[in-house]
Amino acid sequence: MAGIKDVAAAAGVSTATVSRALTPGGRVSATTRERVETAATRLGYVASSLGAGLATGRTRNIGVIVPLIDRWFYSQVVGGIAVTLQDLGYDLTLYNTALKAGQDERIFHDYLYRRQVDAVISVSMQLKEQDASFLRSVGRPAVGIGFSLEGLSTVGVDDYAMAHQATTHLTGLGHRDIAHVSGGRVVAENYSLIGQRQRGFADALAETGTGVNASWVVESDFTIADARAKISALLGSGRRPTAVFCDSDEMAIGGMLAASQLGLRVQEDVSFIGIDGHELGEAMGLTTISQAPGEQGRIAAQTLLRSLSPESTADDLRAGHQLVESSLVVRSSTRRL
Amino acid sequence: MAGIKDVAAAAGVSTATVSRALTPGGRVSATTRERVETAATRLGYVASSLGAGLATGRTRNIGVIVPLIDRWFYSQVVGGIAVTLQDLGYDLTLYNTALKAGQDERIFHDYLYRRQVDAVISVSMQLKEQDASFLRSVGRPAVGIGFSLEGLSTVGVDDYAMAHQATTHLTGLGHRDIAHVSGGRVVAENYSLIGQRQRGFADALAETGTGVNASWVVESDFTIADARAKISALLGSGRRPTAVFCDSDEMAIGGMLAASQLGLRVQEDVSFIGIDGHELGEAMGLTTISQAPGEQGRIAAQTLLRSLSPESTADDLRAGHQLVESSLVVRSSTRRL
DNA sequence: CTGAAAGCGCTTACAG
DNA sequence: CTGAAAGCGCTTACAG
Repeated sequence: MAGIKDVAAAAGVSTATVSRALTPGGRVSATTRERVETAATRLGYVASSLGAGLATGRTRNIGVIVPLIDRWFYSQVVGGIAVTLQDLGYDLTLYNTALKAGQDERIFHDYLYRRQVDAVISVSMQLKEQDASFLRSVGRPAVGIGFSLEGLSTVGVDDYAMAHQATTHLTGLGHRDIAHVSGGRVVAENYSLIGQRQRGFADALAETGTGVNASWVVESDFTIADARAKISALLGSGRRPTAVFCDSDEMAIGGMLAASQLGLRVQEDVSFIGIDGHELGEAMGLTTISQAPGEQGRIAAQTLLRSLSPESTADDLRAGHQLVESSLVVRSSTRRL
Repeated sequence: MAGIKDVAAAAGVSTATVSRALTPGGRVSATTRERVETAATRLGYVASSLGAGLATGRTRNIGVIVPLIDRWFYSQVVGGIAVTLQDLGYDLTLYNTALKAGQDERIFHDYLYRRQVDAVISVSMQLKEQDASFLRSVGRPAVGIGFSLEGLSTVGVDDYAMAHQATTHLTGLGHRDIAHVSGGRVVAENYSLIGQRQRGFADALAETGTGVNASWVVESDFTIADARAKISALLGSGRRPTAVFCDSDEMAIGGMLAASQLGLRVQEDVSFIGIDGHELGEAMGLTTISQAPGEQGRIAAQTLLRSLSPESTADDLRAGHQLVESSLVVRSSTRRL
C-alpha cells in the first residue's frame, strides 16, 4: 500500500507538499497539484486515516449508539444516518448497547475516549447530564434521538402527542373501551417514551370522561410474537375492549393476527391503531401514527455535521430539540363504533 | 482527556512502562502494574486507538459492507456480526454499498486503503478476484457472506438447494402450477443467489416432468409492497397458479395479502412458501425455508476473528466455504392440492 | 523489570 | 509556493 512518501518520491516533492496538494484548501501551484494528483492516482494512494487523525485530531468517523441494530425502528434510523454520513464522506461506527446490559458507561469510556470518533449520535439511549458536559468540554458534539436533554441537541417526535392523537382518533370514533399495549416490558430505565405515551393515552381518555382500565394496559416488548400472545389473552377472556392502541405497528400487527385467530374481525369487532409507519402496516391496512425514523436519523446526522463544520455559526451550535412531524394515517383497521 | 503521559507522570514511570502494564502480555512487576492501573483508572485513561493503531498496525476495527442496513435480512446479519465483534472488543464500521451505485470499488479504495480496518466482512457484495488477492497481500483477512469465491473464506446457505427444497415441498403436495417470485429486479449483477434459486426452482419442477411457465416467473425487489402488486396481477388474471414460491418471506407475505384482497383463501385456493425465517412469517403461518441470517453473521465474524488472532493455525486460515444449514418450516400457508 | 529512543503516517506552523 | 522539522499518542525492539 502506497504511503505519502511514495507519492512524494514519485512526484518529486516533499511529503508536506503532497499533503497540501491533496487537501481541498491547500496552497500549492496548479502544476504541482496536478503532478501530485497524477502520482497519487497511479499509486492508488489514500491518506491513512490514522496518521491524518493523529495529526489533525479529526477522524471523520461518527459513533452511532443504538440499543439493537436488528430491530426495525433502529435499522431505519441508522439507515437515515448512514445516507447522510456517507454523502459527506464520514464513516459510521456502530455500537449496540443492549448487547451488554449495564455497560452503557463503558461504551463512552472505551469507545469515545479512545478518540476514534469525532462525534456521537445516541439513539434512544438517554445521555446523562455528565456525559453531555464531558462531550462539550472535549469539543466532541453529540446529538440524541428519541429523548431530550438540557444542553444537548436532540431530535425526536412528541411521544405524548402521538399517544394522545392515536387515542383521540379512537375516542373520536366512539370508542371508550380501549386497551393500551405499552412497550414497557423492554429493558429501559431510559426510555422516557414509555411514560409519555402512557400519559398521552390516559389524558386523551380522561378528556372523554373515561378512566384507564388497568387490566387493559398490558406491557409487551415491541415484537409481533409477544404482543400477539398478550393481546390474545386480552381479547380472549372476560369483557373485551373495542379498540387497542399499540406502541408499535409490529405489536398492532400481532394484535390483528391474534384477533383473527380468535375468530374476531379486525375493524368490525375490534379496532387497532399502532405507531411507526412500518411498511407492513401499510400492507395490512393498519391505521397508525407514522413517525418516519429514517427522517429522524437524517436530521440528526445533518445537525451533527453542521456543528462539526468549521463554518458553523453560533446558531448551528445552539443545543435544542428538533421536533419531527408525525402524522395520523387512517387505514382500515379502525372504524366507528 | 488523559493521555499516556499523564498516567506515566501520575504513576512515576515511563510511558513505555505504562503501555506494558496495560497490555495483557506486558512484562512488568506486579507492583508497577498495580500502580499504573490505579493511576489509569483514576484518570479515566484509555489508550487512543489512533496512536495504538499507528504503532501496531492493528485498529481492532472491522469493516462491514452491506447493500442496505435498513432491510430486514441485512440488519439481522449485522446484528449477528455485532454481537460477536463486541464480545471480543472489536469495533464495527458500517458501509452501505447501495447508497452510491457503482461505487463499490471506491469503498475498497477509500475505506479499506485508509487502513482503519483490520479486516472486512462483505455481505452479498461479491468481492472480485483482485480484491481478494489484494486483501491477502496486505494481510487483511476478509470473509464473504452470501457468495463464494476461490481463495476467500465465505459463509452462506445453499441457495440452489433451498429453492429446490421449497419447490419440491410444493410438488410433493401435488402442485404443478407453481409461480416463482424472484428477487431479480434488485440492482444486482453480483447476487448469484438469484440465478441459483431460479435453477433450483426449474430443476425441481423438471423432476416432476413439468416445465417452467415463463409468465409465472415474475421479478420483484424483496419488498412486501412490490411483491404484493406483482402477485396481485399474477393471481388476478387468466389461469392461476395453485402455489407461489417467493424468494423472501416479505414477498410471500405481500402475496398472502394480495390473495386475500382478491377474495382468495391462502392455503385453500393458493399456497405460499417463502425463504428467510422472518418473525412475521411465523406470526402469519407462512411456510418457509429458514436461513438464520443472524447465525450467518455470527459465523462469519467468528471465522474472521479466528484468522486475526495471533495463535491462528494454518487450518484457521484456509479459505473455504462454510455452509449454514437452512430448514423447511411447514406452517399453514401450504397444503395438499 | 524498566527507560530512552525510534518509528508508525500524516499535517501544519515556521522559515525561506 | 515549498521544504525541513516538530508533533499527534502510542508501542516495541534495544540496552541496561
